[in-house]
Amino acid sequence: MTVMTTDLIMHGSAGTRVAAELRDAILAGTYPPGTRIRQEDVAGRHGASRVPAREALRLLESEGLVKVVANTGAWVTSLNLAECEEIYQIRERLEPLLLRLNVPLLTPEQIDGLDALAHEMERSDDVETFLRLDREFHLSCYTEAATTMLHDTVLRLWNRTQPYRRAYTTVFRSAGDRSAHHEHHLIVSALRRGDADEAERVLASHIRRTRLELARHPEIFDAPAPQPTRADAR
Amino acid sequence: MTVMTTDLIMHGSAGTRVAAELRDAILAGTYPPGTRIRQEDVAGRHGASRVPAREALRLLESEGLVKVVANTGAWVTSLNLAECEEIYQIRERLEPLLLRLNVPLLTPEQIDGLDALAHEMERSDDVETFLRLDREFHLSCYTEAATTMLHDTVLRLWNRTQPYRRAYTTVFRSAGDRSAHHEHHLIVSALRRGDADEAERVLASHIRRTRLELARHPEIFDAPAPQPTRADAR
DNA sequence: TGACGCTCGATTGGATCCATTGTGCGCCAT
DNA sequence: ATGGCGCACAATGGATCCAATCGAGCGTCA
Repeated sequence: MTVMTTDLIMHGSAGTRVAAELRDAILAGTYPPGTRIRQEDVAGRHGASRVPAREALRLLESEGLVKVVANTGAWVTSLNLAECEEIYQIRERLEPLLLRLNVPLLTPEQIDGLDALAHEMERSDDVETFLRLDREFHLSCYTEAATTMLHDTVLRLWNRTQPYRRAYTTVFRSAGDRSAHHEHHLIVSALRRGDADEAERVLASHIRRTRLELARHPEIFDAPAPQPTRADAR
Repeated sequence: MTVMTTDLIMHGSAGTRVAAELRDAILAGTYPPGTRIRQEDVAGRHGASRVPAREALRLLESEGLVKVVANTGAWVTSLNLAECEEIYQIRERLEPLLLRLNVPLLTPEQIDGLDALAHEMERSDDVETFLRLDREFHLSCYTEAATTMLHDTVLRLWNRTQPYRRAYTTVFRSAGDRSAHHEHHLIVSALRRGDADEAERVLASHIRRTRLELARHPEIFDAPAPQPTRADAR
């Protein structure tokens, strides 16, 4: 089946494309943590052979989204509470730095956009919308500085915790939300004033507070899928 | 040529093994930044076909050690001064955290080992020995805490700057060395007292000082290899 | 009846072959 | 002589085929 749909200019190998699509699917929640991923499925679903499929799995493994066991198979990575807290600790150190580097570069228009996102987030009651807006709010703060590696690192951290952010947001509603919304506005305010120190402080405690709240809900990490052995992945 | 030397128990796919060997070669300076890496060479040199070779290149790309251009080839990543400074800024935030997490877990014996390393480093006058000891000193501080992701992230950052640490150490001798040695002993001292705050502070300024010194030697980053196009890599 | 071992099936890993693409050299025209 | 065009070669990307390996289920024996 050598289809090779030329509906779009190929810019990068198929493995990269498959990895991107699979990444999106994992982040969207299509494959929850613990799900088995077979190479042939991936290949078939994305119109490629098993070679780029395997390449994609290896790439996602190096991003931490997938765990590949030799001669056995690939599974969507699960995190336990400790690992998730570790990620939040890393974010607590890195994102304030990234934000600081962006403070002098953000335009008033961009800050208005952030403000709008913060308000839209307050009005949203749908979980998926909230997740999307929250992610967009934070990552939009980081777009201006030419810090490729820092940006990529932070993005990977966000991606790894995505399923648990979803679970957390679903289970635990509206109690800490007010604090989060308040902090978002404090960040916008600090950005407006160009106060990098304050922006750093607020963002650090924002992330820290979320980590502490996560720690109070360990049930989120109780293995949802019974870590299937081999014959499954529907 | 299906050799498949069974001289060692295969624990993980060949792609992973090839990646590890190639990584070591790059870190050892065998392939300086800008060097073209052909899949067939890698395959031949490591007793595998081009499939695992390509897999290895993709893995190293995701670690930032190699840049793969679609349909064109792979090159060892070069850094400019700004990118190198970015890495040091990230390290300045992450390594103090990692050190802090290890402070309560390091045994007196391990700290003695660190002290020995620091002294050995002072006596060494060979560049390669210094590089090895310095790397070992710092990374040995991080072995106890069960923080996989943080540890991996830091390791990747060290790897990416390795060629430039080498160049820096070669070009710029013994002026900042005294400060570095002093700081190493201050770290050991803080570890002995279990003073996490002080250890963090010293390590942060240690990394920061190195970054500032790097910035005073931009000539290190003047493209050494003339970024060869396609036919080379000997 | 339960535990151990063996065989078979399903799935991954790797090698080879073919398609695709980018580069460089040479030729032709100005 | 020089600049632009085109063809040929070399290296990458992908598909298919074969080998290797793990797991599950069955059968046997204690």
